[in-house]
Amino acid sequence: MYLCLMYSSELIKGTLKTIVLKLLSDNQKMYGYEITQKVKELTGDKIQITEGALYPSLHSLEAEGILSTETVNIGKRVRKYYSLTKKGKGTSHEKVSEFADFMNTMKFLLDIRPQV
Amino acid sequence: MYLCLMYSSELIKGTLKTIVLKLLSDNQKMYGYEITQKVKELTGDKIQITEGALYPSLHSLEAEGILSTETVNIGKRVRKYYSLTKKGKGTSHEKVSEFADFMNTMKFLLDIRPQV
DNA sequence: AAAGATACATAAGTTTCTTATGTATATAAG
DNA sequence: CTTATATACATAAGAAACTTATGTATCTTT
Repeated sequence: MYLCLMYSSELIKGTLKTIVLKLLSDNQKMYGYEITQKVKELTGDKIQITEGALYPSLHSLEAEGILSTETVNIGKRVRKYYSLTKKGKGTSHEKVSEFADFMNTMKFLLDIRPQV
Repeated sequence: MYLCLMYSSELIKGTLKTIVLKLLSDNQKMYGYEITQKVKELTGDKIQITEGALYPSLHSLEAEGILSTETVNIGKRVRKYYSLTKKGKGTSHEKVSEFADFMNTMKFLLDIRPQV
């Protein structure tokens, strides 16, 4: 069986928002750094979300009205919690369902072996 | 159960080369247009590879030594067949295996429901 | 005191795709 | 017969999403 340390970056492209929305639908509220660590932990380091990818993505989801934010002071440091809006909960389910459907299609496509 | 007509374009990003390499590992040789039609057919129009994406991708795979080409004249028209080189056969298996591994990881990641 | 972890942010550059355009032949429809 | 659609290639401009690099600042461990 095949095992790799980390996936090639093209593979992960397009899945970032789905992952973030799913985590937020399971955890009510999370902050950016927490999301990066959670994904690293849950995937055994196979998927590592970089901050340069995550923060702009969170900002755009907020601008779309999918996420709302709450800023909390931790000592002298600021922590920005994100949570799904009502609209965001719908978007989250749609994205996860779409990805599940996509995985079925890809599984079918990559399993076929006609001529050879 | 969720069903969609076509996947959002971000989702498909990064999977094009994997799909092409898998088709070529099952069919020995195919030409560009044939690949677009085959994918459309096999996925019930859910994945539609555009020629603007496919041809540059085929060219770069050829430049990397993963594909080799053979030009055939069909009447007055030209058809360019692509097939996997020896190196390409290895790459094809790797890409498909990597994607299968990635799907397992994503399935796990998107199924988790702890706190809620 | 320094190194590493926590925590945010942005900007330049790259890759990969979409959309548009171009060329040309073959076939089906009106 | 001529127009639309399908076949078959190709490239180029622009958009989107990421990587890599950089910046700021605090907290904790060594």
